[in-house]
Amino acid sequence: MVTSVIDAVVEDLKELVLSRELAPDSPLTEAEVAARYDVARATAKAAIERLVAEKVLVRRNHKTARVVKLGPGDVRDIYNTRIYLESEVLRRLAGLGEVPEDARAANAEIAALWQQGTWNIVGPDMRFHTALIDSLGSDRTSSAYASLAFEVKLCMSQLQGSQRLSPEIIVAEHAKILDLITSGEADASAALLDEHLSRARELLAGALGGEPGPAAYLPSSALPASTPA
Amino acid sequence: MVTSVIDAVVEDLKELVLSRELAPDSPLTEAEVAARYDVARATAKAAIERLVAEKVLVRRNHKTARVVKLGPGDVRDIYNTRIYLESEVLRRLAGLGEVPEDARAANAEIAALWQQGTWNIVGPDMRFHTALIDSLGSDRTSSAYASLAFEVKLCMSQLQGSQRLSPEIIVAEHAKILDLITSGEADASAALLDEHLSRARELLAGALGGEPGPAAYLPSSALPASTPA
DNA sequence: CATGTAGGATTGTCGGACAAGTAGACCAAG
DNA sequence: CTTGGTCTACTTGTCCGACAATCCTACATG
Repeated sequence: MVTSVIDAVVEDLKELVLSRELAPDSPLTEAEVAARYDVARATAKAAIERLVAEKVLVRRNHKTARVVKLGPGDVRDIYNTRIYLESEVLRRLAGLGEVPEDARAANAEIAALWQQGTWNIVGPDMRFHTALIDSLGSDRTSSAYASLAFEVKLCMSQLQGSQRLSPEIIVAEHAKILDLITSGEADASAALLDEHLSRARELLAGALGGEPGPAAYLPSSALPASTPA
Repeated sequence: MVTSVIDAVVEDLKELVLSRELAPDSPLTEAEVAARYDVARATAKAAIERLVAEKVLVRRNHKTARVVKLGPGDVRDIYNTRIYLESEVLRRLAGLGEVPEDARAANAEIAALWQQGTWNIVGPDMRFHTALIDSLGSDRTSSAYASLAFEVKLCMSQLQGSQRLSPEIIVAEHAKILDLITSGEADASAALLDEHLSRARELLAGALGGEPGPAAYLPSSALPASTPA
């Protein structure tokens, strides 16, 4: 993969955002990026525009780009979208009764890390879910999920200090989901996934300042404004 | 919405692609775009890059961009992804028992056009489906669907002459889907949608040179290569 | 205190320039 | 005549410098 200069800058800036060296909501001017990497402003501009397209940065007309800052509403939206996509994929996989080897491997990896006492299992956890999606073999479904995946990582990175779910529970639920798929129980697997992700969603959203709330599956805007006058 | 020069160029090029004034697979150089709209090459470059990101054009390193040409495989992938997303959304809507007014309106519009003898109902048809998605109120779900929507329009545009489904049938199925949602029958509505879109998928894929095939819900690559050694 | 305005900072777009890479034409050898 | 390698034209990737349009802030003014 021969990466152009712009690609390299984009990749590095993504890293900086994920590692929080660039704090959420901090400004990032074109000149700044150009200076940091010693590239032309046009190049920096292109990099910033790509990051805006990928929702790593946000920017309005003529305004300086800022590192995206996810609020409780964003987290809920991201996780709900995950739920919609993954639920249906699980149903389809259950119809086939097959489960990708990669998913099992990723879950085993989580278990191994847990036994070592590690709590940071973001990588293997995402691999588990991504493996399920990818096993359908639909490029567009995978890429839709991929764009969500980065935002999920962002969520995680933006609340390092907070409490997390125990890997123990996660591993068990993942295993149960795989079982339900292989035994063809579409509805049950989708329901369990929903529960699995909803719990994570509320934990994350709560940690970002939102009310725990009664497990709202739909954001309030879901109901067509029912208070006209 | 104050559109920048780049935005304007992007929009116009999209139109040209949809209207087939730019044929599928035809090359489009930066200099060409710059000359056509009398803008700097850097501007043309940015426009092309955005169209590549939106999958309107395709390009490899150092190669001239070309208008995307969708094959049967692409069409199936696009429609399968639609099915995955919309199925789950329908289930959720059925859980609420509510149907957006916009969807009813769009379907009525199709019916009206049909009574006028018109066969081109692409616009209202897409509105129907988009209204359902949007009624969930999830920005990310909507935007995932939106990026698919353009490709769907592209499919349609790339096979003008071919036969189409009768609007009469489409209206009836849409209506039935709405009924199933309001009566809370999640599985039934999802199943009908699946049938609805699968039929369109095979019609389109077939018209683009693919075998009709036994309604393959998954591309062959779905099954993890099971012939190791 | 409200309001308007001048200034600086930043982005949007332009024009030209050059190196690097690709693809196809052309020529040479078997 | 086919095969193979080289060369050239075209296109893209990146840079530099420049200017107008726009936005934000701070300050001056009534």
